[in-house]
Amino acid sequence: MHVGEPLAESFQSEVRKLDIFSAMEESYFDDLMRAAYVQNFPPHVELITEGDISDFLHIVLVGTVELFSTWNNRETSMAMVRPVSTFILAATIREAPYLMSARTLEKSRIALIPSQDVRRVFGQDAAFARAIVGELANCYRAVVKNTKDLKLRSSLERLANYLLREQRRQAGAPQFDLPFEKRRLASFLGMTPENLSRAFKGLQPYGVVVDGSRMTITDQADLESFAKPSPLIDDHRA
Amino acid sequence: MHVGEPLAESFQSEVRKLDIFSAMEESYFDDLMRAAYVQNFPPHVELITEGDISDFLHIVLVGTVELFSTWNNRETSMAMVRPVSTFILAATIREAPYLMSARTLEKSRIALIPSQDVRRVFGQDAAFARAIVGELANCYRAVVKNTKDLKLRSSLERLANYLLREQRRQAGAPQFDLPFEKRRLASFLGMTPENLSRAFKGLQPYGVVVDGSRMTITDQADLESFAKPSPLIDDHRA
DNA sequence: TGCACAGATTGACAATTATCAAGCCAAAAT
DNA sequence: ATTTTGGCTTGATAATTGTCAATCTGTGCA
Repeated sequence: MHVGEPLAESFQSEVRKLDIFSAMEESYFDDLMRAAYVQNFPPHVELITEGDISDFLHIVLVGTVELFSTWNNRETSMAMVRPVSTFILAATIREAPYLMSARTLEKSRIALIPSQDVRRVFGQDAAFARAIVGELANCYRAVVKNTKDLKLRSSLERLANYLLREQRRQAGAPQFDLPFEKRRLASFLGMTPENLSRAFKGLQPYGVVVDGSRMTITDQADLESFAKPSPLIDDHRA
Repeated sequence: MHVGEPLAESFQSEVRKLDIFSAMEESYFDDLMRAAYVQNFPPHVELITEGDISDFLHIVLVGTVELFSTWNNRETSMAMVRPVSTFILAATIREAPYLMSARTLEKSRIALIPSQDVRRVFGQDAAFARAIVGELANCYRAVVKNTKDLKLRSSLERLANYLLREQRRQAGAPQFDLPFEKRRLASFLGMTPENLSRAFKGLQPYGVVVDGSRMTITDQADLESFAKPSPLIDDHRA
């Protein structure tokens, strides 16, 4: 096991703001933070491997982490995790093997809290327990939405709705940048990079202009009437 | 709101055995059971509609319930719920709108526990809270596995692995029956009924014999070597 | 400056999957 | 017993998506 440094004060306050930690007792929070370590990772480092047993709850402090899965020499991107949020909470709780692998996409700073401490404090602090339940329910709902997206929409529709979500996640302005490579976006959306290229072209008639990773929505209403976004699929808070 | 009958003793003991209720205090369990009602439903009744606000935790006592979702005049089957298990736990916990609709497939007996009671007892009984967390983590992991199945496998591979899972869920014998209509299976597996028909034919060379809903696996090893089942996708306990 | 490399794009083609229109079959209704 | 109904199957065809090979493009590095 690599040894990292203790979690600096500055990050602690960030972590404290997470839904999952915000309501818990000070003393238990300190407890967890004492057990936690922080490590810096270069890009393209595999942090966890699916099938391994969960030993740490991970928190992305800086950078981006990709969750992905493999089967039979195929690989698919399952989610992107951005600061500040946790990942693989479910495996931690269940003491079960990871279902997904994780790798850094850029230089990243990750906090690691030993799973056993999470489970112990879960039993001691009711507010923490409640927060974890809320978080898990949220994660569950996010994956269900993702499944609906995959099964109910064509690739063109998935891309259109992804663009609208990403636009909203950023400022909401008509111009924004894709937050990672197109090949990963393709994999996340369940298509090949070649098809993603064609899908971008297919959205031109609806007012989508692509220049590298720079997106411009020239006709918001037109794109929305094509994409037909639904809060029950695309609203990642509800 | 329809009024049902109180939860009979015989069903209470069944419900008590569910992971989610098995470890909780007697008194709190009784509490929940007093608030619960049971209703019988004919086949093809829509129990809940996506978008509605969650007001009851549902438990299937007898029969089969299909969870499905719709978007833009399309519909897809998300899961089948069989006795004895709960559904829409996450929406209940979050007081959030349902992401899926539910309908009975056959004559079914459903227990309904008011969501507010579930949330109240959740705050009072630590064992119940822990069980709910475990259950949610499980549900989350089930959906992640489903996503991997969808994104990493072709329709033929999905069908092959479904057959192996279903075989195992039943006795494990080389002969078994599909537990619901093929058209629903098709939708659940993310394909059209026509394609499912062809997929069954495509599995003949691997020792799958189909007669109506009766399946016979004549060459277990052959089918498995084609399907390449993985515990990280197909094992619905781990 | 220019080379090397990885990602992105394009075109030609193949595989997969969906759609449409019959027809088939078995269970339910009359 | 006959009719009706709904689900299943089949064939023909179309749409979508994937594969392969080649080219382009920008970035980083020698």
